[in-house]
Formats: sequence, C-alpha cells, structure tokens
Amino acid sequence: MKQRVAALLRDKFNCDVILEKPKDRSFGHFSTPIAFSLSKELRKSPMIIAEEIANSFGDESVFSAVESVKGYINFRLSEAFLDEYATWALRHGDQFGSDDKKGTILLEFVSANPTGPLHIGHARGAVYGDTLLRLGRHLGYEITAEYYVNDAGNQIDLLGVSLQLEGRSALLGEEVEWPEKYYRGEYLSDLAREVLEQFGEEALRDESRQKELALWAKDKILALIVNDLKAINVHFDTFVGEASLYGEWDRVMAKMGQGVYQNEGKTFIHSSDFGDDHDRVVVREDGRPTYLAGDIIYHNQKFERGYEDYINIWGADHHGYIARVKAAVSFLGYNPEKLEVQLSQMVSLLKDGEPFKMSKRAGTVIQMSDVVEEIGSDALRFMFASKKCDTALEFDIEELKRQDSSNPIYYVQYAHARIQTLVSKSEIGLEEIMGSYLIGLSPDADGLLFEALLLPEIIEDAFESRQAQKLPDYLKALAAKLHKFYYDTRIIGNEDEAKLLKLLLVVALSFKTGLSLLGIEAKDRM
RNA sequence: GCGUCCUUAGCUCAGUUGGAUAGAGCAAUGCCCUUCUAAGGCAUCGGUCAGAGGUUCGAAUCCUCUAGGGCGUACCA
Repeated sequence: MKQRVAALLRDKFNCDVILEKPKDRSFGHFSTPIAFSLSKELRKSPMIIAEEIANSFGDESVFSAVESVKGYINFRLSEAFLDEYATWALRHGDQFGSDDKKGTILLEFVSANPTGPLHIGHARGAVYGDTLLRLGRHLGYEITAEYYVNDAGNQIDLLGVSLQLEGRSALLGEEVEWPEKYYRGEYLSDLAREVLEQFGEEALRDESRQKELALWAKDKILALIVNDLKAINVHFDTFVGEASLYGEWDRVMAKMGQGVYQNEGKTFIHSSDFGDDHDRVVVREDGRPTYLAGDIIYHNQKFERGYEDYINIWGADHHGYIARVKAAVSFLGYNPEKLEVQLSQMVSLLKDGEPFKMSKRAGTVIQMSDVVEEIGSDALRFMFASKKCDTALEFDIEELKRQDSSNPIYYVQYAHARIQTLVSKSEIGLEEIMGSYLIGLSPDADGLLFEALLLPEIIEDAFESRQAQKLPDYLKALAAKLHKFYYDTRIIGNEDEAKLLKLLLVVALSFKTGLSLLGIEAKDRM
C-alpha cells in the first residue's frame, strides 16, 4: 500500500519521497515533510511549496484528498482504493503481506553447546532467529535455518567426565573428587542411569571410555534440545557438527594463504588486520585446534555452499568474535560484508526484585522447558519477540511465570477471538460480507481498516531492519484499536453489519498472519 | 586502559532512513457489565528523553565530551 503511494510520488517528483504515518489520523493516511527540504533549494517558504504541490494533484484514483497543513502535505487514500486492497487481501489470505523477494540466506542461530538442555537465556536468540526466519520466508527469501553443534573440544571431554562422576557418585555411591568445572543437573543423572543400564558399571569407571560416553551423550542431549525447540515452534533445516569439519582442515588452511602464520610452534590468524586487538591462536603448540579453528572451517563450508547472504545470531558475549571470523572469511577469499552478525543481548534475571544468577554448579539453572510448561510457548514467544534484541533486558522470573492480563499475548489473542465470535454469530453469509463495499466508514472504522492494511509494510520493515519487535508492537496497537472499536460499535444488528464484518475480517487476517509469523496460532475463542 | 552495546514515566519497554502535542503495558486512583466475550473500555496521576555543548528551519534520534551500567578484551566454548 505504502509502496504504491511511494511509487506514485516517485514518478511525480522524480525522487524518493519520505512517507510517514501522521500521529493524528485527522491529517490523513500518509504525510510527507518534503516541502521543508525543498524550501532551501527553491528559496520559498515550506508552506507555499506545500500548497503548490498539494494543488498540483488532480483526480488520481488513489487519493481522495491531498492537503497542505503547516508545511506538511497530507494524503488521504480513497475509499475505492482501500476497498479494492482489502478485498484482494481477503481473497488471497495466506499471501497477504507476502512478497517475491529473491535471494538465498543461511541463517544460523541458537547453536547452544550440546552439553545440557536449553536455559531461559537461550530462548531469546531462538525466538528472535525463528521470527526473522518466518518473516524472511514470507517475503520470499529462501532461507536455511542452521544449528552449529560444538561437538568437539574441551566441553565434550568435560561432559564425559561429568557423566562418569555423576554415575559413580549418585548411582554407585562412591566418594568422588569433583573437578573445578563440571556439568550437573537432572538430565545428567538420567543419562548416567541409562549408561549403567546399557553399558554396565565398567563404563562409568573406565576413563578410556569417557570420550565414547561423551559422544553418545551429546546426541541424546541434542535430541533434548531439539525437543525443547519444537515445543516453542522452532525447527532447524540443518545441523552441522564441528567434529565433522576437521577433515577439511589442511585444505582450508591452504586456502587461508597469508592469513595465517606459524610462530613458536603455534598457528596464528592475522585478525588484527581486521580490528581485533591482537592475532589469535588457531592451533595450539600440541596440535589441538582452538574454538576459532572450528569456526573458520565452518564459515568456509558455509561460503562454499554458495548463499547470497549469511546471518548469524550470537549472544552478545561473542561480540569480540566478529572481527576474527570476518577476518577469516576475508582471508578465505570471500566478502566479509556478506556475513551479518546480529547480537542478541543478554537476558538478566531477577527474582523477587533481586538479581538472580544462574549457575550450573549450584543447580540454579532455569530451563527453558520449565518456563514453557508454566506460561506456554505463545506467551514466551510473544514476550521475547516484543523486546528489541540489542538492549540488555531484565526479567523477573515470577513475572514471567504469571499468566494474567499483564501478559500482552492475551490482549492480542482476545481481539482475534472477539472477531471470530462476531462472524460466527452473524446471520450474514461470507459471500454477502465479501461482496459489500467499504464506503462511508466512520473515522474510527477507517482508522481500523487502514491500520490492518499496514501489516505488509510492518513485515517488510521488521525483516529488513532486523527489528523483529516491530511486529508484536504493531499487533498490540492493532488490538487496542479493535478493542476500542468493539466497545464503541455494536456490530450484530447494525445497518452496516456486512460492511463492518468485512472490515473486521481484514483485521482478523492481519492478526492471524502476524501471529503465525511469530510462531503463534491465533485462537478463535478464549 | 581499549573495544562494543546501552541510559526515555515509580517498574518493564516502544518511539518509523531527523518532523506536527514524546507513547504503551504494569503499578496507583476513580468510573463503565439487564447491550455481540469485563482476558475489555474510559478517565486521572506520572517526563529536564543521563548531563553539557554542537550540527539546522526542526534533535529522544546525527556529532563531540562527561557521568553511570552491561558485555568482551583466553592457547574456554
């Protein structure tokens, strides 16, 4: 809708015109402050320019009025245009707000280590990534959702050790000496029990079998993670394991060329050329690769697969890592601009108003699945999706678990359910509703219709700016308008019943489409 | 120290590539169910947009400095 208006104005002025939604709807549907910027160049007052521009519009069918007010030019869309657009949207349903953008994108997110179930902090990245995925796909991009599995390195060794100690301590009743770092939790007890049943006591004692147990356990844990994600409607297309990549090592190192060098028996990468504080070790003196090594071959593999764009969603604690990986991408001969890293800032937790620190050792980790069980996937997703992801944010655990009207998802769901109830109660058939014309609407009804038809722009803006929170914000605003309209206007028995129902169906379509892009199903009754 | 993200109402957060009177939710106070779902609506209260300069027709938004906070600054992942 906005695109169409913008295109029309571009033809007229021969340049891009800034269009915005006036805060006060009595000013019209769209407005532009273009006269202000032209005033200098034309050496005339903005009011006069605006006046002249407004008067230059003839009888375009798109607008019913073009007026100048205090230097702004305000456009009012015609009823015929709005009705035509609304009818199109209702007839096409699923396609509303979709587009035919071209391009392939590899989107990597979550990628939590397979050493334990997801905790609540992981939920933010998962929700953010999945929302971007849904938005992008709706717009026509071909996107692969990928999970990078760190199934090599120290944490896997640690997993094996932790598993054996847990089994020996809890199941065999032995006194064991705990190392400084180890994993613990209910899932580990369950796994230890399974080890005992499947492999016997020896497997828990034999240190040479730690690696084998660790690899067995990480598959089990990954299955747990996949299950946790499934519960919040997050699904991945591909999983790439770090361990599987090392066969490529020599070839990738050769490809890095001058980007890497040897010093003191270690291999370094020239990451300082790309803004890193200093060069980083890639292979230690004893030949073991560092974490960065895995990421280098992984990103090489990503780029060899030939996507047009790459998006990584990382936790903010990885931000120092961006320069290193971009350096590697560049040394490998690819354009580092193609790699876009979105940081999702930390989620800090409060309990009873006090900072609450999760600790694996103290067993105070709050698992995502527990929260999902308490408040449900919809509330969790809506809450996390509502927050701009580049600010650190605080959640009170008790508040998160509360399920009442303070939770905005109910506000939106309720709005959708109210419409469905009206439609099912009305005697008027769907064909008659669809056949009615949206003319002569009250200002409130017009405002509601216009708001509902804005969804496509919101989707595009939310995706292209990577600001997923714009969609839930929009849905809340639309719900507020709907609730007010519902309260003020009696629909059933109204002389314009068919017309109003058509309008409400458009609103319902925006709710349904918007919610599904958030991975939430719209409810028909509550 | 350096890098980076941030600071908006009592709390949690929005604020559209710089635009018209800075907005929601929660909390607080008071109204509205014999009317299509009160999980709702209406009203009141609440702001030096951290502070100081600058850029310009115009700044919460852009630039500089200051103060405060998060994260990073590993041959951990």
